Amino acid sequence: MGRKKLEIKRIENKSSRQVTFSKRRNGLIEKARQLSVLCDASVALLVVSASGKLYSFSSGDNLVKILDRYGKQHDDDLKALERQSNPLNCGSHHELLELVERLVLTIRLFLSFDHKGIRVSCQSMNICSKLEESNVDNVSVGSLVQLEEQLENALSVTRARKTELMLKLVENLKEKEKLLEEENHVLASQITSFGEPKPR
Amino acid sequence: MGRKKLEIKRIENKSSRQVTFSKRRNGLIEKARQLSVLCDASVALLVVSASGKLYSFSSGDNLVKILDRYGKQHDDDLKALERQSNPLNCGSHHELLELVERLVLTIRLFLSFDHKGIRVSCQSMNICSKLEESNVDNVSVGSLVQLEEQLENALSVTRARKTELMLKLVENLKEKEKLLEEENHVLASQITSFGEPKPR
DNA sequence: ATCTATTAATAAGT
DNA sequence: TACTTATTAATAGAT
Repeated sequence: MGRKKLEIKRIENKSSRQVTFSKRRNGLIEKARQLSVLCDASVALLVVSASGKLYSFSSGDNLVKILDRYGKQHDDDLKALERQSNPLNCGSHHELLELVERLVLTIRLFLSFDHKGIRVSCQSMNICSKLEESNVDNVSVGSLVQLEEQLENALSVTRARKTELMLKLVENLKEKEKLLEEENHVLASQITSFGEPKPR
Repeated sequence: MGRKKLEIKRIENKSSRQVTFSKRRNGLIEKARQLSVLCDASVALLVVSASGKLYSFSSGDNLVKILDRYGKQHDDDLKALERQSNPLNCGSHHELLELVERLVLTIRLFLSFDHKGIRVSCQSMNICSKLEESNVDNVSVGSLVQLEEQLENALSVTRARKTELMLKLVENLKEKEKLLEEENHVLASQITSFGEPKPR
């Protein structure tokens, strides 16, 4: 819809590409707005130019605050944290040593988790580059389908592993928390048996 | 651009609203595609109909990447806001207004995105059951491809959200642990200042 | 930015 | 939902 018909492929001339970008971006955002108004739809649009500038539109009508499972968990965790930071709960010297040991174990666990995280991405990348390197012309459709299946399998395995590791990590952290809480109770009763400590 | 000029306000007639939605939605997605190809831009578009169906387009096959870039822009804006709120170096009044506008858009987008996040999972399930129910022989390859793309988009959104939430949870738990550890150190020094406690 | 010839999108009808 | 067509809207290239 201009003086000439324009083929839909990357515009090589830089300045006309920029001009077209600016014009069509505005047009697109206006169209998005119209659709949301005319048809009562929610529309979110993000445009990032080649130079990295961001332009966006959002009909932003449905402003519903949602506490899903994780959100609620998050709130519970915050409350638990507040309870724990109460200075009345403390731990004994002996159990403090045990705590340190457990914390070291935890750090190791974190490290191994992170390490596995990295391994996971490496594996995906290997498969991806294998996909890119292969000369598509020389590869039968069958082997491409096979490759895709392998990729899919690898992805679901790694996704499942990632979720599994994260869930384990979370469970471990929660258990540790429970132990720490118990620790604190024991310590508190110990202190009580010596009377309330006063600063000198 | 039709037989009559159409005012941009909610179309009251239900069936013409649906027809218009379908036409304009397709048009919008096509325009988004063209912009991304012509101008080498990243474009992400989410449309949710009033009845809750999700349609989306994303260039460069990765909605999550675009959202990441959006997050970066958001960070930059926040930093700019901090700078701006320093009364010593105020930008121009005009610049400030633009920044405020962008921030409002950001907040709206996040809110609507969260809302859509939930809908998206419902939608994924809808698509899955649709896929299972449909007699494959009666479905064109094109619509299956479309279905697959929709599913992929929905999945990447929900996956990204899941990972994000889990990472937040883990971070939260780690922080809580750190605080507990500090608590224990404080307690240990308190006990030490009273000498080694002996069992009664 | 602004202008306009031209193409593209689409509202209403079928 | 799909096609047709009169009409409006978007925009390519020029200024």
